[in-house]
Amino acid sequence: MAFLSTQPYKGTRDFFPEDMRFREAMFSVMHDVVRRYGFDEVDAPIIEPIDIYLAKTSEEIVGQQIYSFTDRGDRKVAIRPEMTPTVARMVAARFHETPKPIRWYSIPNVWRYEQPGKGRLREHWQLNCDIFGAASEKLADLELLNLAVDLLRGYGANETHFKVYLSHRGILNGVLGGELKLPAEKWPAVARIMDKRAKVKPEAYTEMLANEGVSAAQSAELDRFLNDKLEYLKAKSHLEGAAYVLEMMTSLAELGLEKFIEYDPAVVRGFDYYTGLVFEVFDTHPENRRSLFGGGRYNNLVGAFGKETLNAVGFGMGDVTLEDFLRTHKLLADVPRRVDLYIALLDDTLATHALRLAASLRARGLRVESALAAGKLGKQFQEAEKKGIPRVVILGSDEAASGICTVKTLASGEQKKLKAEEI
RNA sequence: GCGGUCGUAGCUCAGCUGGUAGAGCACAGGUUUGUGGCACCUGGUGUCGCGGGUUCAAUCCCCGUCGAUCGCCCCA
Repeated sequence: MAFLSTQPYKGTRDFFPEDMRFREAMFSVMHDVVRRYGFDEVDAPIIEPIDIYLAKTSEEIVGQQIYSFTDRGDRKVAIRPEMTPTVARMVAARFHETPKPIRWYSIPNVWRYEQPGKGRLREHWQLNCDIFGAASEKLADLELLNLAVDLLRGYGANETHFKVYLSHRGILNGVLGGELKLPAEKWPAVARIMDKRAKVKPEAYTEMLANEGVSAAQSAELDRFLNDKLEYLKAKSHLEGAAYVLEMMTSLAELGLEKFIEYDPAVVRGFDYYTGLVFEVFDTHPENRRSLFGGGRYNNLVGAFGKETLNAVGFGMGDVTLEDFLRTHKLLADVPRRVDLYIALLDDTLATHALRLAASLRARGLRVESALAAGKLGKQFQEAEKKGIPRVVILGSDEAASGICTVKTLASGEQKKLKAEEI
């Protein structure tokens, strides 16, 4: 009979103790920083009716990347590919009783059926931060951007490690539809080509545009849009979002965030539900120049649940790309195991005595691992050493009789005679 | 989804154009019974990813498949 494989399912990870310690260290920074902004944590089931993704999540995710099935009650359900629709559902459910603005965060695992690669797996954990129902959308956007920056700063990152690029959904649409007068069905293809502009040769770029039926004049206008950046917006103040971006940049400068955040006309974001601000955070490291995370404003999602509408802005940050970022820049190292004491057992007759001692030490908050079999002292020192435990309590008949323990610090070899309550 | 590379002991790997496999580390026990890290001795190891094919004979060659990884597509 063939044995079962010990490998986890394709595109997923097992979290062994050292992995969990690293993950918990990563998450604990998230909890700390986000709570400093007054956010409350929420969670929800991993399965949702598939309907909540059909309307607003992007076509590709729903069509090809969603894990879905029909349950025994003939309901079409999906494993969540993202958290935002779920949070919107929860907000809609408590719409009236929750004071606005609502600041909620969560760290759910989300699933997408895609080809695993660097920075992308089928299951990952994603910090989601959202602000709902702010009277001033601009202030909410500012606060959320500030939070995004502070999160990475919480790991010790600075402006040399990452950059935030922002734009507004209306601007690109206005340029493609209004200025270039391109039919809407061409927009996605053109946006995709724009995204490649920095990666391919100029000739290849113009050729790709020409293939989509973009004329030389249109292409030149697109170049002005992409090159002139803020100057272009000043000249085209009638564009939806142009004034917004200009004001945002001024406010961000006043907050001292200008070295972290820039306007980038090419920021698109795939989700269909974005209605205003869109932004993306990039790693600046030449070997890891990828998008770390992103988000934006989605004002119509809560309304999809039939209650009143509520404006919203949020982002999602995945643990896989974050870990790559932190390791690339050496911002977070492996976390060592932490147990304070090892209680060596020399004689089986002292076993309950040792367990009692362990219990009293634990009651005082110490982390204690007790030997579960009597053995030679040397072996037990080795065992403590391998387990990364710094001190060993030696408990033999002498100590049991006198009530005084010998405590050895392994690194120095130093030994002390201590009463139990002095350990 | 498409292409490149890879898959040998628990881990890192070696295996010279095919003759049924090795090293280091790790692990367990011991070097005589209350003091470790060094050293020495001993010991398990492997369906050579999986399934076919060619051959007298396959870890090695061919095909398929699963997985990892890199690039592309897609996407964030």
